[in-house]
Amino acid sequence: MPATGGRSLRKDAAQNRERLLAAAAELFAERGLDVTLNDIAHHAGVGVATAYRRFANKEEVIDALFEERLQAVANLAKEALDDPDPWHGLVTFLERSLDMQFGDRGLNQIMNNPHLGDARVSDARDRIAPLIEQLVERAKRAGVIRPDLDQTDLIFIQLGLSAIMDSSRGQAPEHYRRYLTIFLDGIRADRETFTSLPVEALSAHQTHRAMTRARRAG
Amino acid sequence: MPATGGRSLRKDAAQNRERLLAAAAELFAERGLDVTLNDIAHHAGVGVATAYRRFANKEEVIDALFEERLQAVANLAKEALDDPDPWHGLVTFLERSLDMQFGDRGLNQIMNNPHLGDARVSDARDRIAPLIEQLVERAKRAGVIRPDLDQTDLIFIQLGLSAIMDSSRGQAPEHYRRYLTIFLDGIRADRETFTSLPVEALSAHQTHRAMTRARRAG
DNA sequence: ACGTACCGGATAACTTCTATCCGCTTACTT
DNA sequence: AAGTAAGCGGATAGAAGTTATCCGGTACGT
Repeated sequence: MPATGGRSLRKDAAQNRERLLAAAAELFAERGLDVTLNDIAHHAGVGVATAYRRFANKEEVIDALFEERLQAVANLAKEALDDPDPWHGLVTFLERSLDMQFGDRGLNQIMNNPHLGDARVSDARDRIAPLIEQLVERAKRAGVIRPDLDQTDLIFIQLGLSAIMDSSRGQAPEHYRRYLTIFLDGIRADRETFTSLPVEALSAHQTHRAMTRARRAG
Repeated sequence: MPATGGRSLRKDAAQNRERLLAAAAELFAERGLDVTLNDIAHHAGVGVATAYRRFANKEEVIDALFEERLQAVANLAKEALDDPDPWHGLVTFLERSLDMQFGDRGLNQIMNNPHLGDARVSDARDRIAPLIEQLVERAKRAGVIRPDLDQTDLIFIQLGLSAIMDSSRGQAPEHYRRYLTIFLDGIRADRETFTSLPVEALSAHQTHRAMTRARRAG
């Protein structure tokens, strides 16, 4: 039985738990979520059994680590909504949330693949979507972005930028910003003619399905 | 020893070879390149040993299948260069090459990950890059795209769109076209103000390195 | 009709990841 | 200071997936 909630741990045990979480954070950020609990244990300098004694499986570690991270993303969205300038708010949110994802390969993966992580993480993720919706709607009403943009589009754009980010991370960390900028120029309303979007946006439900089955076979 | 070149096969053997290639094409297109040679054999309705008798390993199958596919992409680029309108040429190339990639998950992967496939496939891929460079340069000289766009940018854009494509394939095949359109609006020159791109483009060499190590850990 | 080129698919040999067992050590209590 | 429960390490069993070969049998081709 893992020490999920319950009673307090012995001093050394508590310290090892912290070490494990720190090691997991590092490894997830560097290598992504598909590291092993055994990897984490070694990186933490503790035995494998210790890892399994504290966490039933990798999901539990992910859960412990990423709930707050996702909450941080949600807070970014909230702050962006407080920005009096709808365009600036939207841009700032995208820049900051992608910045967070850039530094953390694991966060990147968990943002883009809803069947990773546990219920609490999943809930945190679901709290973000409506905020993004509001950001987009507000910008549309203010007439600063193209009217045919849908809220679901942002999610796919993030996915695409994540892929780019992941590929160029080793070469030039900030490189993905070029494409964020190009994309933003593509949705800004200050031009004479838009090319009309050739297909309909996906519904929220379809989007969810798309993101769920994404990356199933890489 | 695999029957790479050499002498002619017996009738049934030759037929099985064709069956294997057809099965591989189907599976690669549907499921991507990480199917097993055993999978391919079963899908072709032949024994596993037959597959290994005809092809030393999966690479050889990929090689046999994708060289011509990549040549087809190269031909698209050539046709696009023949288009008298530089903008229309560029757009048409992107639309068509992404269309090809859409129908074929394996092609998608091989376009975006240069360490897949063998020398000949790699050569074919290297033939495409200069053509894209020409397309971009020509459009820039004609003043139809933003001047700060680099040829290497196209490759990353394709990568991003591929990721999007892959996620929404099951829900709405043509959905990625939204983002292609938005991106194209982002690089079109017919507007008053561009947001200047915040970072430099990658060199050809850096780009190659980025694409080579892409997808190493999912 | 005969030899040999070819076939099927069970299975050995790996690799990778998950999770547990068990003998030994350390922290806490009285 | 000693007893005891909590904790530790890491070898290793077990599950899953992939690669590649062996060998008894089949059927092509002359």
